[in-house]
Amino acid sequence: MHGTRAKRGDAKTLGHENPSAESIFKPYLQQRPLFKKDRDILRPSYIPERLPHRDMQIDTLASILSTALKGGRPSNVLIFGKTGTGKTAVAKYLGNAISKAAGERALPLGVGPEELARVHFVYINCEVVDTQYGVLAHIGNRFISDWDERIPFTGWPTEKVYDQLKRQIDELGGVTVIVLDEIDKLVYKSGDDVLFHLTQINDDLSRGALSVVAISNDLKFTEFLDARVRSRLGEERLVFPPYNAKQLQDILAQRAELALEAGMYDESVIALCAALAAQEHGDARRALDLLRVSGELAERDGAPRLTDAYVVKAKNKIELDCVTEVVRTLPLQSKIVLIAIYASENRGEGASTTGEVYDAYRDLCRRAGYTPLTQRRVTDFISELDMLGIITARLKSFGRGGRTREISLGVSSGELRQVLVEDEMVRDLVDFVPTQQKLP
DNA sequence: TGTCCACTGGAAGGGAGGGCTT
DNA sequence: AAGCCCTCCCTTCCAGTGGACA
Repeated sequence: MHGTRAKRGDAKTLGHENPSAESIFKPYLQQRPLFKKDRDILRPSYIPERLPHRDMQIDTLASILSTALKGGRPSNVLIFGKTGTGKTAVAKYLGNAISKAAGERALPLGVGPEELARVHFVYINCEVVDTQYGVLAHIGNRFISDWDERIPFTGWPTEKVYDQLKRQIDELGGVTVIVLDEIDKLVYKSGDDVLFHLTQINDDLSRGALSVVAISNDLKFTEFLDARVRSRLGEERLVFPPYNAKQLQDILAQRAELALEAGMYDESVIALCAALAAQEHGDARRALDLLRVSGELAERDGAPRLTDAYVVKAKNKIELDCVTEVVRTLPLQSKIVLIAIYASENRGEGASTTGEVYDAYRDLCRRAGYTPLTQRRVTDFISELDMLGIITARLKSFGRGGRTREISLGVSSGELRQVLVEDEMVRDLVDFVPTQQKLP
């Protein structure tokens, strides 16, 4: 591959002239492809025609939702399971299936008693849409094609959005199934008002009905729900256990067969991806990412086939990319807090306390001409950085010395520095050494 | 056993910005 | 234009906390 690329500047291209547009891509196009056309098959968001090792969960959920096809309201369902255990895939898979089944039955027959068998499916990821208003508006807008009639993303009183939603569900008739993925994020951020509304909406509907399928990877979030909401929402419960290495291997083998050219990858690659993902609580998402990224790395290298070595490279790349992306997208103030922690660590003083980090942060703000935020706000940034895994903040009591958090970097300071200097807003602060004495 | 320290983290509320209604 | 509602970001206030120390 590298040899081929070296030939780009041949006799036709004079000396240091850039190669022609065609010749830049030629070596890549001549390569024997590793991926078949649709490489998205290896993305966790792809829903295959068959979901291995989830038959029991599919059967259970299908039996609950099938009530909708008979014109009844299915029970609300609570689904629990760790990341990458197939919760979202199963919900979407059945959502597509039920919409299709309902469409096939209801459409040719038109209006009539069969109207009851209409099923409408809405999927919402509550990490993206995380406010009460947002969820209600999102559901309402799902059925409005005319842009002018859409519910604005802000501006209306929530009650009005709720009334509009009720009207729409009634006008549509049939059963509307709403999947609220990562529901715990919504509850922790905005409370359970929206669940209260959605689970009691059937009392106010005359023609339509609504069922909620709530998905969470946090078993404890129900403790934060009002007792009425908890009982209405948890009419049925379903748990998705983690996949073991063998099951992950089956999932990967199925996807590899669809996405990769036969004979272009070692069989051991599948086993290795599965084993690495199994170590992390059987996360299929992680396993698929590993396989896809190793394939992409091998392709970029022009390797004759995908081998275990690329899986190891992919593992490191994914870990690094994850940190890079998170740090890059941090808000400015959060980045300055992170630089304050980085600076303390670089001074070789080991872990620092909240007070020390705040002093360094204020110092950095003064230096850069930014107005520093209060310590209370900075405490929140520290918690967020800890949650993202960029730093480690352990609560520790020093007796009379008070109680505070001991803060240290959770990622390599070299890699962190690389990402931070990319941002011109904070570039000059990265190597700044804050004063060590306490500020007034 | 009570005191004290340096916070933590919840609650309440201000204000800016976006948008709708009258 | 004025009034209202919503979200987001932030400040202010303050009760609560764990453990060393007197």
